[in-house]
Amino acid sequence: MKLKKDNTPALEPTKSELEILQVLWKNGPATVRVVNDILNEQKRAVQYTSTLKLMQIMAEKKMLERDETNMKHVYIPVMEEDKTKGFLLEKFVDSMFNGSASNLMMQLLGNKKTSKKDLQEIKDLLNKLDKS
Amino acid sequence: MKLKKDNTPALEPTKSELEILQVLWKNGPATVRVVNDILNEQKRAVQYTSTLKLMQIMAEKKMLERDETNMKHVYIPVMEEDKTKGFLLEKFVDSMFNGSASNLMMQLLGNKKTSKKDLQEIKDLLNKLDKS
DNA sequence: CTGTTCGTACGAAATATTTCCTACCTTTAA
DNA sequence: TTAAAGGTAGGAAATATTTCGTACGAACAG
Repeated sequence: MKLKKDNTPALEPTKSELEILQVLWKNGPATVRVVNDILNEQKRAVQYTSTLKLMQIMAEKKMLERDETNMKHVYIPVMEEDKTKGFLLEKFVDSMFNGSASNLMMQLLGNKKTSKKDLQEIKDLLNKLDKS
Repeated sequence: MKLKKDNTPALEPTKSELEILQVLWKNGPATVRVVNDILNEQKRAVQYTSTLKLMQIMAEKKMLERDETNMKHVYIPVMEEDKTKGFLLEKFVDSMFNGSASNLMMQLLGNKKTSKKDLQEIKDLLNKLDKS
């Protein structure tokens, strides 16, 4: 991914970059060591230097900010969770469901993995939206 | 992407492969020429042989089936639209929204691009589901 | 026939992404 | 004070994906 001309962070993380962002969004700013440990626990085997390299690249791209005060650099997510997820969701809906959220919903409804609890929560959300 | 040992089609199309699948799902079996023309109209500039190559690869991977009866080969999608979209949606929800459809919905609700019409359609869908 | 158009096959290059080796520095425990 | 553990930097290799040039055969118009 090329660097952008302006100073805004790129908004299209790759798969691996997204994994790292998720860790940082969930746990807050962290060192490479912490992120790498979590990835290995929760995702897949990966060498420390691989994670390091990726996070360095992400810092170059302005996806992450780096605090070099201490030897153990601390990486901070620059891309906002909501904004990024919203953007990626929009892209996903556009490419997969012709831009229609209700088409996506129909797919969810036909998906056994979507639990009744999920559906109830969704109804509640929509009702709440009505009242406000 | 490696070939799978069994005879089932791979279920994880790349970005470009997905574009081609979308065209075939929408328009039905088609020649490379037709697919390429549609891509160029609706998506982006791409050479004929690029599309050809990709569709050949997809046929190798069993994502597409090829009718070679005529010189102009006709490609037929093997991967089913609903199944594939459902699978990709599930993966997306897992990686982005912790597997929770209602989390995804909340993101949609906060997204200005999701129109009121969409939301109304979603409510209608859910109501219909209740009654049945 | 003959050239032009349109088709497939296939290799290779270009690009994007991911992974890890090696070098070298700092900290820490003995 | 020294060895081991744990950091960062950077280059290079490995993989995955995408793109296209070239070769060559079939169809078709003239």
